[in-house]
Amino acid sequence: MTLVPENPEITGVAIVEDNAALGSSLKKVVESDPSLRCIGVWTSAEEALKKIDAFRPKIVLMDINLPGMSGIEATARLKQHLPEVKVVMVTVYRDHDKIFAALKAGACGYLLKRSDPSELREAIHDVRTGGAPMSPEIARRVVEAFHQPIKTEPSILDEVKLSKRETEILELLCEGLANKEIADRLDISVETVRVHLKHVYEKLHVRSRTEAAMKFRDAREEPRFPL
Amino acid sequence: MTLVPENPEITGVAIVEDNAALGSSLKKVVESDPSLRCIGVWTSAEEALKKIDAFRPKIVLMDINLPGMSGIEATARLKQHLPEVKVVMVTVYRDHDKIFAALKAGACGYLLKRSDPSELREAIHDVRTGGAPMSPEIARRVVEAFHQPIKTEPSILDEVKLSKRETEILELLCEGLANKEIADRLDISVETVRVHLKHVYEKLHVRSRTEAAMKFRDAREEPRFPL
DNA sequence: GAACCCATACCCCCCTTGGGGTAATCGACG
DNA sequence: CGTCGATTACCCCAAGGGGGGTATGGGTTC
Repeated sequence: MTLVPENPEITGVAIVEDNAALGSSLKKVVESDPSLRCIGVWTSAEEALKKIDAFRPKIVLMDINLPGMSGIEATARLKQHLPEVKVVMVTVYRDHDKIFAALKAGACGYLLKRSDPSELREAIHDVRTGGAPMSPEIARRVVEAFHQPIKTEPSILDEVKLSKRETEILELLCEGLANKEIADRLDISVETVRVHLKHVYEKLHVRSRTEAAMKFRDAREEPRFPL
Repeated sequence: MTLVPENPEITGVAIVEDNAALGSSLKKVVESDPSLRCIGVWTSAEEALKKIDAFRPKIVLMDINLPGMSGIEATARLKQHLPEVKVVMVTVYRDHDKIFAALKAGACGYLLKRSDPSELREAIHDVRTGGAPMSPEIARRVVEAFHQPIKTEPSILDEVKLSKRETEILELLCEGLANKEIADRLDISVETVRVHLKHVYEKLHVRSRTEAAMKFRDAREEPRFPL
C-alpha cells in the first residue's frame, strides 16, 4: 500500500481544520497545484496525530483553534515524533502569545486565515524551499520580539564589576553548593569562599546566598536570544 | 528647504552601502518605483548618522559590512535616535550571529544581496505596510530560534506533588527571603515555614534552600503544555 | 472509623552562614 | 615606588538554617 506519493516531485500535504468548509477550501487550493497532493483533511488534533504516521505528509497546515487538543499542542507532539514534518499554522489569531507558543512548539510558518489562495500556494512553496512563510504582520511581530528595549536598565551585572573568582563562586552557588563544597571544587579554603561571597553580597546588595544566586541567574538569563 | 517629500504617498528611502556599484544599483531599483524616492546613497555608517536627521528617510537600506562602524551598530544608534525609521539590512551574511545582532539592534527586515529587483521592491512595500521582509532562509532561521526542544523527561515538578503552601513558600524563597520573612509574609510561625521547607527538600531531593530555589525556578521556566 | 495528607507549632542539636575584623601575596597602574 | 584590587587565609560571634523528633486539628479517601 502506497499512501505516500512515490514521486519526489510531489509533496504530500495534510490539513488539520475542524471547519469543514474551510478545510475543503484549503484542500482545493492545495490540489490546484500539481506538485502538491492533499493526503488528508483531518478535523481534530487527535485524528491528525493518529493518522500522521501512516500518511506521512511533508507539510501540515494546522488550525490553532481545534476542538479538544489545541493545534499548538498538536504541533509540539507532532514535531516531537516527526521533526522533519513542516507545520504551518493557519489561523485567525494574531494574538501575541499564540504566535510565539506556536513557533516554540515547532511551527515553521504562521498564516492568517484571510490569506488568499495565491499567498497560500506561495507559502507552501516557501516551506519546501527552506523558508518560513508568515503573514506580514506576523513577521513584524516576530522580528519585534528580537528588538532590544531601548530604555533597558543595564542589568546589575553591567553596573557591578565582579571578579573572575567571584563569578566562578556565584556559578557554583547557583548549583546549590555549600561553602565547603565550593571550596573543595575550587581547591581553596572555606574562609576564602566566605570572603568572596561577602564581597559579592556587598556588590549585589543582597544579604543571603539564595538572593545572590537568584539575582545572578536573573541577570545572566537576560539575553534571551543569541547575539 | 524641503528635503523630505511632502507628498505622503511618496516614501523617502536612504541607502547605506560602501560599494558604489551596488549602491547605485540599489538606487535604480528604488527609483524605478514612482512611490519611492531615493534621498541619499551614503557610503558609511558615520555619514548616514550625520545626514539622517536632515534627510529623514522613512526607510533605510543598510549594508552590514561597512568600513568603520558596522551597519549593525549604525542601526542600533539610528533606532535609538529615530525609532520610527525602518531599517532593512541588505547583506551577503547569512551568519547566524549577524542576523540576530541586526534584529536586536532594531532592523525590521533582513535581505540577502542576491535578492533580485522585484524582491527588493516587494520588500520595501512590505515594510511600508507593516511587514518584516526577510529572505526565506533568514526567515527560517529566525523562526527556528524560537523552537524549543520538547522536554523528554518530565520536570521534577511533574513527578512531585507540592502542596499549595509549599509552592507558596518556594516562591518566596526564590525572592531570597529568610524563613522569618516568609513567616511574616504568610502570617504563620517560622517553625511552620521550617517544616514546609523540610518537606520540600525531601520532595525535591535537595539539602539547601538555594538548591531548592534553583531547582524550582528551572522547572518553572520549562515550556509547559498544553498551551 | 482508620489511614493519610496538609497545615499548623514547638523541641533539641549542631553545623552553616553572614558580618565584623586583620593580613599576606601578587600583578597592574600610575 | 607606592597604591590599589584581587586572591588567599584566618579569627570571633551571633544568628540562621538543616535534620531529627512530637503533636493537634481539619480534610479526604478507602
